Amino acid sequence: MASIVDGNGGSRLVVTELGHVKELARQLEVHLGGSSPDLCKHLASQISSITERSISLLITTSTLDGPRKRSAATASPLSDASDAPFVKATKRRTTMDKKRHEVRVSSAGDHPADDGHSWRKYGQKEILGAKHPRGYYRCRHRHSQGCAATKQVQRTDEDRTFFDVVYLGDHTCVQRAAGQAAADAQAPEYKDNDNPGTSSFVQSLSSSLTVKTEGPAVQPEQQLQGRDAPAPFCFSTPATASGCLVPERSPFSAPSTSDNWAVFPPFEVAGGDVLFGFEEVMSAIDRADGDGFLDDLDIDVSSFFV
DNA sequence: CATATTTGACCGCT
DNA sequence: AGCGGTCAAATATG
Repeated sequence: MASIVDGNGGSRLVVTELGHVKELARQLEVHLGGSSPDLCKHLASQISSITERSISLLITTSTLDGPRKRSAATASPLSDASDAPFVKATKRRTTMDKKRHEVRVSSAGDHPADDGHSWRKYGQKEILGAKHPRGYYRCRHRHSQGCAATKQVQRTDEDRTFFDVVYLGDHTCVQRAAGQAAADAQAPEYKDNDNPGTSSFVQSLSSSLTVKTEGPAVQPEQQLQGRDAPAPFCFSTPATASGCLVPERSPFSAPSTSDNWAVFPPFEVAGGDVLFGFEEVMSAIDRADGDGFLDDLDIDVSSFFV
């Protein structure tokens, strides 16, 4: 019953677009150290334009439909089984006023890769009708800083290599987690707690991205064990994010099926302070849920990529 | 020994 | 009443 579900259509579209952005970023990363600065430039500008388009989308959808749009027409129950976009949903705040977003991530190991925050497991439960138990985690700074953020991790039924991760609530902690320290070194002035403020949206994007690649790129296990590891974050490509958009026709969508992954070290673009932090992105998108997304989110697109 | 995880009990919501 | 979420004692790990 508690159907997990959709935020508004605009958010979904944007999520999909962000997937493209991510993929482009992946490519950019691959070429970054390489020999073709022009290609990098090209990629960066594509990223920029998709981003811009996403924002237009948000503008459009948020003015056209109200908060209430169901995406029934676009998302068939069947289609989301294996081809789901990496983000399943943002949900309108429930009675409990915790923000919630659900993410599908992958890992070769037993848990999803580090998402940049430090969590402590406090429970595990068998869930009715699910093949795998759900693990409950809370922010490690709960006591020291009263941070109420929580997450739930559950292996998907269909594919053992995927996990559904549900983030509940915002981090109010000032965290000095791994990837952070690195980021701090380069951008000492921003503070990272995820102040839902929004123009800091971009700047606070700090955790690095890790996307699994077919090859023997990383041993997730290794990343997991060190909490001083650079906080890679792993999630699937929206390869066949059917439903909202038609990724196939995008020149940017990589030749990917959900098998196509790549690894991101902390990702930095020319300006020096642009990084993708998935959680922050989602958090911002979550704000799109319902009304006044734009009031809330004033991103200067040009600041994304210098 | 300190800290993290496991696991059954407990509790509140539907 | 049943389920999902949390607590906390027991246990594991370094």
